[in-house]
Amino acid sequence: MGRSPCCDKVGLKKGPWTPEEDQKLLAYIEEHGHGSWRALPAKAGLQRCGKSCRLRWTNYLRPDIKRGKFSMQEEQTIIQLHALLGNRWSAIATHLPKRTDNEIKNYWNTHLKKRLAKLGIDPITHKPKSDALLSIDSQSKSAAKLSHMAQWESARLEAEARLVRESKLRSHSHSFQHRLTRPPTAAFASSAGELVNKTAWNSTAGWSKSSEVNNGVVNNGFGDLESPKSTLTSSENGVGLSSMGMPDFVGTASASSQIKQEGEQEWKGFGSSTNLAMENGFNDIGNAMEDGFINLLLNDSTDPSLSDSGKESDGNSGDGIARDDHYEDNKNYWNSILDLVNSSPSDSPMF
DNA sequence: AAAACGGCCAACCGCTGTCGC
DNA sequence: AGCGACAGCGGTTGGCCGTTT
Repeated sequence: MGRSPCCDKVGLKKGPWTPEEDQKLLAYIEEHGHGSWRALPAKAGLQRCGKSCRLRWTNYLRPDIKRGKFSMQEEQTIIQLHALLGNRWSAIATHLPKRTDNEIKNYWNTHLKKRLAKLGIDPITHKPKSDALLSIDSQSKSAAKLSHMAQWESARLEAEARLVRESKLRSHSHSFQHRLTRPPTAAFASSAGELVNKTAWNSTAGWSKSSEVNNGVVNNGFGDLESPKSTLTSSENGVGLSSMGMPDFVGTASASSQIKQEGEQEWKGFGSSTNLAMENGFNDIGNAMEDGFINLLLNDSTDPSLSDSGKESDGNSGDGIARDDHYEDNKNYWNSILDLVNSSPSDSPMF
């Protein structure tokens, strides 16, 4: 089932796009929509293959892309989702509206992965590399439970992804004009929104609203995710983790409880879409553990002694969490996680 | 001042899944 | 069923740019 590489044709340009090329592509898509990517370059007067045009559009030119630093909440979402989904960047991107899978992938590889590694956490398994914290049998058992939860949650997200695909299929016949009403990166949000919040992206008004938000992001340098006080009115605000049935749980670890407070504000009032899709509530303990774990990582990013460079901490300010002793928190946190798991009911549906 | 180095990211490559013929 | 076209995905790379020596 082979197919010839689309970019092997002679005369087709490769490499960085020029502003003129961008302008041509933008102008053409704005007027005609992209339709067939293969036919587009010739029609738009571009010496590029269709694939290159598509990538340029989806990763850079699309109007609903948020660029710039990742907010703390976005980082948190990426880490959480990566723990559950692995390198499934597109799936992760569906929970981060306005971010492309490519951008998330790059950010993971250049920032978050290193941060995890420096904490002694395997960026693949999201478990501590050393056995310092997981040295005894009961703790190993706990790790297995965590893994089990991750698998469970992964399966749940698989089902969400199916919803997304089905939703896309339903709208497949729609024209580009219709697509403009639904930001592509908000695929999950929009599909789930069809279940819960039919007003989310059903109209051009939705698009306009999105554009306004987007402009705001460009103007102030950060997205609406940045402030815990931001008004979250629809699933477009992403951080779909909120939709994982986030916790009433208050953990024993300080970091966990801290992020819980923040998270309650941050995520309140949206994200029930997934809960509808997945009726069974996820075990709150698992979520809370993830919360605290992530929080430690994020806190750590601001620690000059652990951070790659000072500039990496830029996007993590303003959460109001004391950071002086989060190394201790880190240790205590993992212990508390394990305590939690060990003390959780053995007949939990999760296990 | 400039060479060396490393981080970052846009873009490419190659593979897979899906659809239509 | 087989094939080709296509979109989408994840891994990789090349080059720019800032920092260090």
